[in-house]
Amino acid sequence: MAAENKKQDKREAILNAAENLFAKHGYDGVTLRAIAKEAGVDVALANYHFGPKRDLFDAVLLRRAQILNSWRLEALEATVQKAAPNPPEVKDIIRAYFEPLFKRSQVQEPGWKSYYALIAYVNSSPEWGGTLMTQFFDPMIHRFLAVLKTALPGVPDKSVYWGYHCLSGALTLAFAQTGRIDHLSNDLCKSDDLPDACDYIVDFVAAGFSDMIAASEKETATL
Amino acid sequence: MAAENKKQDKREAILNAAENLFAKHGYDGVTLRAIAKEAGVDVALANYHFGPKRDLFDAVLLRRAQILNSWRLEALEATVQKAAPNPPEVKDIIRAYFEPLFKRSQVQEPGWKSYYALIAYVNSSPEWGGTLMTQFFDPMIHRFLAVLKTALPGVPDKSVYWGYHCLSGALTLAFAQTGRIDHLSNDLCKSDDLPDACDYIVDFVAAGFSDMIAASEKETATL
DNA sequence: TTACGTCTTCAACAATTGTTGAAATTCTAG
DNA sequence: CTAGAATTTCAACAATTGTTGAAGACGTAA
Repeated sequence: MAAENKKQDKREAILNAAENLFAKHGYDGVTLRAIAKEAGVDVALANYHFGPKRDLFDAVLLRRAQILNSWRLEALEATVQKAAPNPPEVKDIIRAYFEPLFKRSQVQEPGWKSYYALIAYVNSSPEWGGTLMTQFFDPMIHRFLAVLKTALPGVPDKSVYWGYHCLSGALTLAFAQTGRIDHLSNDLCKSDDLPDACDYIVDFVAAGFSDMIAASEKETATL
Repeated sequence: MAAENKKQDKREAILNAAENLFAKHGYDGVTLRAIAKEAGVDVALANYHFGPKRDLFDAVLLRRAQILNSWRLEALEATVQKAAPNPPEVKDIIRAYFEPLFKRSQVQEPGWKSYYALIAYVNSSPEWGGTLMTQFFDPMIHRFLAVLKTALPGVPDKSVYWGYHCLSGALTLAFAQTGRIDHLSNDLCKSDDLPDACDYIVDFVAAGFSDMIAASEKETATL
């Protein structure tokens, strides 16, 4: 019963409940009363701690964003340093971008899984995909793209950005954990086995980027 | 003023308004009153034509689903026949899957763009992604996967399914048209230029699948 | 104990939600 | 034109929404 977490006990419970429900049903699909009920708390308490509903949503997003960014930047810089002074291999860069999301022990908790599903919701939402993702993750992503470009000499920027778009789409759909791939593959693939998904997505995406080198070399040769 | 479309005039207007608003704000983010207002119609009329809100949502999805499936199956079978008796090239199969979505003249209408964004919403939604997509698009997709497997001899099914997951994720994010890639690339890439996006995504995805052949050959060689 | 600031609940608000039955309008066949 | 059916609007419903102010419970330090 050793509980040093008393003061912010219910505050965290609200964040957890909101994270879980927003991820499942989207912003408009969740009521403050549903969140309060799941958190075992009165409705008014959410407003006391976080202000209006929209601010609670932002608070949920923010809570794990910095942790995630630091994990990934850490893995990325380690990859850069290991290969220095040469640029890293494409696949190693992709791995640094994906593995912190799936291969740490913490990220198997349901809290992180809910958070990932929430990111999927935000990233594919026309309302917020353009702005909220930028707000929370852009510095980390720009660093990732910069490193990626060093490993793709001669490849046009436009190809790199659209490649990142594909990467982000594949990752987002995996985050969403809709169970669709399970149906399609007769349960050969499992939506909720994110580490397993990670391996396949890394290979697929790395091949997409690596092929750009061959394509740009062929382009140059014909000139 | 030649208008043979009078009878189902407002009915279609409701579908159009619902399509547009559901795509932008999701199912729970849209009220029947907002739909009615945009359609220039009384609230009760939606219920008269389509029943409860949820049935209207299904009606919107269904309207263009069959058209889309027939376009893509048509392109796919043409590709198969052109290459017969050999299996088609991987890239040609991918093209048959993507181009009907973007390269027809009709699909540049705002109605189709809204519909695509709606599909993106459904496909990445944990609530409906697993079931609704299956309901509307599965036969076409299974045919596509079958053809794809003929072009990927020796590649494990699991790799093919995860490859399709990546393809679907990239497509879904493009559908969503969030404007995120515009921000990231300093407007080098445009979310709403879907035909342009198509070209890049086809190349990227085709490379991901093609690399599976090399990988499986390497695997076999070491045994 | 007392007093005080923080946290939590209670009760209620105005506004909005999906839905419905009846009335009004429009269309269509005879 | 007329009767009847299909379409559309009107008005209203019970339920639920986010939010708020006052009251209560709790912890802490004097």
